[in-house]
Amino acid sequence: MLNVSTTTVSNVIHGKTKEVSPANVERIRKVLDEYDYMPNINARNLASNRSKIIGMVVKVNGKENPFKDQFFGELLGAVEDRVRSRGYNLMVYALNDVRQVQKFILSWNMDGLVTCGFVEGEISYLQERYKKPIVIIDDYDTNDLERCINIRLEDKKAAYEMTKYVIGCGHKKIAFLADNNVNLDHQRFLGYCQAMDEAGLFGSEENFLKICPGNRGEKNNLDELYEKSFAYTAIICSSDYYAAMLLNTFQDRGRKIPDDISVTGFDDVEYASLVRPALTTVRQDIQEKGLVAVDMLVKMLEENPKDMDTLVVLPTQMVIRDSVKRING
Amino acid sequence: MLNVSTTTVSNVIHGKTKEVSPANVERIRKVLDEYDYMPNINARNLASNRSKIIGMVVKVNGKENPFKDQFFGELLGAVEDRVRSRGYNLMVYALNDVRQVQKFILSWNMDGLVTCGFVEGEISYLQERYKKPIVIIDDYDTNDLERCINIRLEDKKAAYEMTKYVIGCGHKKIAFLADNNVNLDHQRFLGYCQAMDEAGLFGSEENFLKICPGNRGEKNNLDELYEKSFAYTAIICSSDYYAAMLLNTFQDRGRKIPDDISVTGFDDVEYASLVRPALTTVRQDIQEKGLVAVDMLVKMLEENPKDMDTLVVLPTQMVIRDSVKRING
DNA sequence: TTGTATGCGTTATCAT
DNA sequence: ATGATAACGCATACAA
Repeated sequence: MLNVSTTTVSNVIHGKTKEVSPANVERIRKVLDEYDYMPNINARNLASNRSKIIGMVVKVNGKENPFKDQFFGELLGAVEDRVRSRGYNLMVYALNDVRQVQKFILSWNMDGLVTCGFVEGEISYLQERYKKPIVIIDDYDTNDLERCINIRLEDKKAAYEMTKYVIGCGHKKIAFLADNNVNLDHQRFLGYCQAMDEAGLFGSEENFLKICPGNRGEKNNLDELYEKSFAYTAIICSSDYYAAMLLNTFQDRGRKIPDDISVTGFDDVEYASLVRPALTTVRQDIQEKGLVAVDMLVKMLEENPKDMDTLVVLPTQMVIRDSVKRING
Repeated sequence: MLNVSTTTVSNVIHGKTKEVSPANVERIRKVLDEYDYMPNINARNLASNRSKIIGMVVKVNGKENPFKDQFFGELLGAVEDRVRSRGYNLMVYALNDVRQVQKFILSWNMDGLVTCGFVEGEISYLQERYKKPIVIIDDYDTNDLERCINIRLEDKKAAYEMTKYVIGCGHKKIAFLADNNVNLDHQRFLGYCQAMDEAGLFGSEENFLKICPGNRGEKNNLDELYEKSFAYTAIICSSDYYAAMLLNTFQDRGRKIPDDISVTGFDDVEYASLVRPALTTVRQDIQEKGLVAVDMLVKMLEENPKDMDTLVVLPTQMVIRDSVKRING
């Protein structure tokens, strides 16, 4: 082009200016600027055998859109932000079958992965073929897997504290509500049980209320839950979303909250403070979760430290608003 | 490997089996399966000069996380779904400056782009350098740009109908609320004005209430809006989010909704029916918006039809719930 | 300090 | 029906 070799140009592009004469650095930089040169990333990746792609793959059940949930939306936004500022690019997949995503990950030669919602068997399946770091968010069944980083919450402790708070408000007949009893919901249930047991109350499966939110025409079981609720003065919910559903269901059918029955949430997403009564709930820092996920991933990727911590447990925080009533018995 | 040329193998991979002897097709397929062959997409892209990447870039103001908003979350989910089922891959960027994203788009040689929140100047800037199709969601200032597809809503008509409905409920002193008065918010304001004018009321800027939601410690102006609200019996809001804020602000300060003042929303996101009173609002099909965006993009990409429609206006629908009171004057 | 040469994995053109 | 072979744009080991 202007009588220099590709090597020299390449060195300038990569800032290895010590290896190039100042005069040439100037000349080359100028032309680069003038022609607004853009490297072809595909070619670069091919030559250097990396990709600068980080994949974010979230499990989706059925045909749901996971990003409608503020939790996933906020998480994704945080991950995108940090991935970009660390010099990587974010590819997003929402799937219900890991096997489908495996071929993308391998074909694109992605540098790392952030997964959310997948469990042990699925992660190990990925790992068999994919030999790069994986961050697993909110799973309790994967432990000490090679090249894997777990990011969790103080789920059990948080549910324990919330239950204890509710007991402290004078409640004795307390139920726990979730849509299943595995993984992080199970941890929360355990926390609930512990607080109940310590108070000499009943922390058994008997008081586990299973909610079927009823997506896509599927029938929900809110009527049934409404009937069952008469046996309790408080319900600990495993998410703000379900707490809000209870709020409306109960109030529309005539039970006042918190006067007739108290309800607590989990997550402290935005609408937790927008519904009425505003939810007493457990706050988690979703933004932080996303940022830490990427930071850990990049650290393992670029520094590959031996004996790096592969488990992060983020703190939670009680947020007391108006959905729990202080009673006398 | 097994005594066939790359060409033959390539043909088998791409299903061009007519050009290969059945015997070889079998042999090659078997080995491909056995070794679980994955093509290197970077190499493929380099050779074929495309990328199978569709970029989604959303404008972000300040340091906000746009995907916390259910609107963007749901849109992203829909786009991801359709992009993948059409055989493409989705890269996501949330930025406040188009120039930053331009280099990614060009470097990756992306096949197409879905943009959201950007306006005329920014799009044209992109277009100068990027010679592939761009879908522009929710912008009113870009018209008939080369290789561009606009996707909008019946914003004006929807606001017109909502205002007309509120007037029909007996309201006369009606305000319009948004955080700015440009682009799609302006269209909605125009619809409001038209309905007001037709009813012989005042549809002027005087009744435009500007809300400052107060992100990141910034002070909001809810107190001021509360004071101003006494001049009205109804407020048409440009989003459910703001309507929900008013709901709480007003009720916490003592004005009952809808008894003391009526409020309407826009979008019908999920929490529009979770707040109390449930919002009377305008429904838009966000899912559909995302799907159509990708469909149009892929159509232009793969078929490149002459005289293709480059404007899609999606319908809206009134959703009447409990936040508007029927009054007598 | 600079240049040459080779390879990355795939597609595509052209012979055979 | 099959096989050489030349791109694609960049990085890098090595030579000069």
